[in-house]
Amino acid sequence: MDKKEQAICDCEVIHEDVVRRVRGAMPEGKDFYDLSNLYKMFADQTRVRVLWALSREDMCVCDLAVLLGMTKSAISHQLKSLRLSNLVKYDKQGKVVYYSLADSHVKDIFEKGFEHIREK
Amino acid sequence: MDKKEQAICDCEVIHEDVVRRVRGAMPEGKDFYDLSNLYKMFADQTRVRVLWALSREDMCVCDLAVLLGMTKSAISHQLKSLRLSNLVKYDKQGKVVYYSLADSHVKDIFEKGFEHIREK
DNA sequence: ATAACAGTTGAATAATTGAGCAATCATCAG
DNA sequence: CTGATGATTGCTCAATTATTCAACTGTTAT
Repeated sequence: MDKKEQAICDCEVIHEDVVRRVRGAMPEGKDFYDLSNLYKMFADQTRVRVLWALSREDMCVCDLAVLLGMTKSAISHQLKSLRLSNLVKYDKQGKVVYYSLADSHVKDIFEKGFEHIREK
Repeated sequence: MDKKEQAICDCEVIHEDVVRRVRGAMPEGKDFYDLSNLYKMFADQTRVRVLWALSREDMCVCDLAVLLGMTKSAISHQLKSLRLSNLVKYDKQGKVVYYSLADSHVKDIFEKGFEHIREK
């Protein structure tokens, strides 16, 4: 353990070997950035409801707004975030925009989440 | 589709049947609340790094602080959130508190997350 | 008892974020 | 073209949140 690390934190390194091993296996910063951004999309009740609804059926913005009892504006804002995260895709047909899940991982992630909350 | 729902949102219902089916299958509010709270724990770079580190080895607060280049205080605050969400458990041995993952689901959730971000 | 250290906590601050309003865009019907 | 409707966007407000600082607890060693 070098001096630099001790300077960063206000404590002595207790288990240098552990820190070294874990650091050696640590993914690069970008992975954690992407990962936390992915989970941010699931970290809001509105978005998680939208994603869940779309995991059942494709829906338009208006359907989602009625289903969740919110304004189209609020739903549209969240759909934009979900689009930018590549979690949903859309299909414009005339005036109506149909949204659907972009990725099969979304259902997997739901599954693991529900497993966790149901167990406790 | 009854009048109440149209009052809530500023739009006509376009696909009553879709809304009715999805609503019929929708989990109760508490599930979405719990689910989004679970994912909130993964939705921050510091917490996701902590969880990832603990998925490799049990570590004390000081080790984590050095590993992540942050103060013990910041780490401790985040560990408290993770404790309250039942994602980590701790084991105090003298002055040192060792943290470890409380739940095997955490690793599963990581796995799905990494699958997603690596594919795009 | 005192000092040193690991960790926790509460308050304060700064930054982020979600929702609604109002304005706007896009498409379709008359 | 004009009006109506679905959707998007920019803005503001309120609420939440991550970090830091300082004070504090608890444990160990002298």
